Amino acid sequence: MPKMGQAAARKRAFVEAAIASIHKKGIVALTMADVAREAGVSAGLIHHYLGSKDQLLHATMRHLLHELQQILKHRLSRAKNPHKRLEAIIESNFTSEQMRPEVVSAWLAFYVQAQRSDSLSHLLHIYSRRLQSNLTAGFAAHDMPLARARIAAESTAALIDGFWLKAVLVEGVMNHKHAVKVLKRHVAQQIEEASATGIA
Amino acid sequence: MPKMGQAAARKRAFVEAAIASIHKKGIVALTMADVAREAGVSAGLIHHYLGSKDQLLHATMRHLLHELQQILKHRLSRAKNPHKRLEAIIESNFTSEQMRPEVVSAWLAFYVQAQRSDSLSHLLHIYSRRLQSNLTAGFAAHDMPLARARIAAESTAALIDGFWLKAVLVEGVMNHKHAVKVLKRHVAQQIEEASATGIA
Amino acid sequence: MPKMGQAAARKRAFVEAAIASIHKKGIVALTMADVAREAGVSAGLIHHYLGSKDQLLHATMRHLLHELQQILKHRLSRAKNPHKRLEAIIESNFTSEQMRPEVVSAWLAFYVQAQRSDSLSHLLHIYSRRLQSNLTAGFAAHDMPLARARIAAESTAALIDGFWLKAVLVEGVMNHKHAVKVLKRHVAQQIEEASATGIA
Amino acid sequence: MPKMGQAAARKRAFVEAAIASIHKKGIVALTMADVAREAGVSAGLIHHYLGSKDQLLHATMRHLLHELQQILKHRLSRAKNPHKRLEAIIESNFTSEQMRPEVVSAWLAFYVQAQRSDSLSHLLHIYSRRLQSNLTAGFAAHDMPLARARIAAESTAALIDGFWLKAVLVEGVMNHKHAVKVLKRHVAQQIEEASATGIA
DNA sequence: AATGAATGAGTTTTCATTCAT
DNA sequence: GATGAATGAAAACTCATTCAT
Repeated sequence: MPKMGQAAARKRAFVEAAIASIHKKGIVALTMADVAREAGVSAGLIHHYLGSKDQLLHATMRHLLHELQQILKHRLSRAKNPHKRLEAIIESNFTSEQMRPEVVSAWLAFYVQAQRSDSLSHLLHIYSRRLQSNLTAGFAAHDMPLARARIAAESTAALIDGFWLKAVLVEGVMNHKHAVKVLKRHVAQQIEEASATGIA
Repeated sequence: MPKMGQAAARKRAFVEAAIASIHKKGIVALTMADVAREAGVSAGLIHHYLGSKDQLLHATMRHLLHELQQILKHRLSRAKNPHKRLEAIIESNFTSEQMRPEVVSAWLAFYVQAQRSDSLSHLLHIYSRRLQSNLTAGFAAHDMPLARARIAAESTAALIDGFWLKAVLVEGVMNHKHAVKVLKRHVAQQIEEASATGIA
Repeated sequence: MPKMGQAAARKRAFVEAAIASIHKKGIVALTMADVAREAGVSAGLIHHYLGSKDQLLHATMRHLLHELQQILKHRLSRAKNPHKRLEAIIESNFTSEQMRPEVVSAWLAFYVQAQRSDSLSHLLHIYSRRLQSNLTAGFAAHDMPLARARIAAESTAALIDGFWLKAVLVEGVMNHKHAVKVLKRHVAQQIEEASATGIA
Repeated sequence: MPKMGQAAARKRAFVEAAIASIHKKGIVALTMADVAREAGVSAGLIHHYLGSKDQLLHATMRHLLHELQQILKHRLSRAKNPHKRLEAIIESNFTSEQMRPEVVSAWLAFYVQAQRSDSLSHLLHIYSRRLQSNLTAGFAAHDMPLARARIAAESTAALIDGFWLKAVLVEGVMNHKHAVKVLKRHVAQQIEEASATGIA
């Protein structure tokens, strides 16, 4: 148990060093030596714990997804009503943790890697579907027809990704709070318009 | 001119080989030998024309942006009214050329590279600002207050990127026509709502 | 064609460098850098031509077997009668080329490697069976019953290997000519005794 | 003594683990971790008892030689007459212990290592000379002239090695009993022929 | 005594780049 | 202009060995 804990803590530290290194050098130029330096250990040690560069990167990507899921889970559990749940989903994607430049860089790297790894792309699919169904459920709970809820969910998901991508590319320019505000307005707009259409 | 034309044609061919190779192997694993094989020439020749791997990648990224700008310019010039101009902007981003898997992969690689290259990130900024101002102008022409037009432009740009990113990650799932339809509806919604609010 | 010849000559040179290096450092400690130094080229070049250390060693082992087979073939083609053929087989195994210390060391390395490689052990089996059948045929041609010829062949083959192994281990002590002499006597003895027994 | 006994037992266990590991992975690829795993201990412990990989291998080789010498000594002490002594020498080399695949692999590794280690090659020389003189004495006791006895001893030793080598290379094919039978016949043949020649 | 964490030197391998032809 | 041979620097990875616990 203490050993196990030790090993897990080490892996975690290496994963965080990987995230920091990806931000500093980019995945393309990233070397194990970079990560080792960042973690303050010898390069061999990372191999000892993670096996290979590939496995380190996989662990890193899984870590990103896991963190996001934890935040989402936590915020959803505290949301009192459907509308709050929709807002919780939005906020989870723009947490200060999620918007840390290192994390943002790592996610982009994740997307690049996912294109070459079935297991990563699979994880991404699962996450994507879950987000879509969470959003759809949130909209559907507002007396919105399912088809309409699906489209609203789809555009909301796309907006989340779009704002996030802008944050990646135009670092510093994007204001998380602004993004969240626009997104919440979009959600409200979808709901209002649906109910308006419904009445008419 | 004939020599120049020859050289330009060569460079162009190498850039296209680079795009294809990025799709096949990913930027992370991409080698000059891959590109050379794809182009059917020796690796040395690419150096002869492009100078270095870095320069080849830069040329490739500039090519992507240039192509998109050409399409946009062409479609905008044919759009008869402000609304058509907004639709032209949307359509330009989901051309069958833009949605070619190779091109999509290359754009993602572009984004990754841009984070490490001032010149690339500068190009991206310029393009982003131009897109934003084009969209804003389109909305403003619909009797929308400037502030409102800016927000509509911003969310529209984010939706474009968001749908595009989904296309990258969930290859095959995203239907270009569907994306275009949802985007056009979004644009219409923004305009309608603005006029409704304006009256009230 | 000239390219092909060049490449073949290079490979050949690297194989010979490998043989020399095995003698100098032993297979256990052998590095690609050793072989490269011996060949007077960079380590990368050997990879360029041979692909990997493993493939270099395989090529080396195949070379050894091929050389021996060539010598054997040549000498057998010149042997006028069954007895000469038996002697040719013996002599082929103790050629000055075969007894070069480098070659001897490489053969021992071959034996060690063969235990871990199906393809090498397969080559060795084939060679071993061919030797056995050649010897058996040689003895059978002396009016020896087949069963007897087989045993004579077997002990002759074992003697060849035994003398060769002594040469490996007690380098310098073994005199090739002496080995050949004893072996020829052994062959003669087998034939005589068989005919004696046959008469009795 | 009890501590000494403990330490000795440990070393012995590690030597046996080394023999087993050499068979499983080959000397070329053998690592201390392999041996440690085989012995069910940590790699550090082997260093603690043996000092280094080199010393472990040396101890292993000495062990092989020692075992063979013990068997030989034991069997010779039970042999009642010169002829039985010759047979005892032969049998000692084809004991079921000596023919265990692990032991056979280890001997071949021994031969390879001996080429690079003066102390190992020295041990081998001593053993080889002792075998030769034992065999010579055995033949000489049959009223054979010394020169003749030496040649008979030499060929007998070579046959032993040759059959053993076949066992190494064509694992499973060689039948120990058959080898012993052929060897005994060879010995008998040498003696008979010498006496026949002597009389004539 | 025993472990396993940690290192650093060394090994294979890869690749952008150069250069003679 | 075009090739591909050749290099050298740097990468991932391995492993014997050390050492704190």
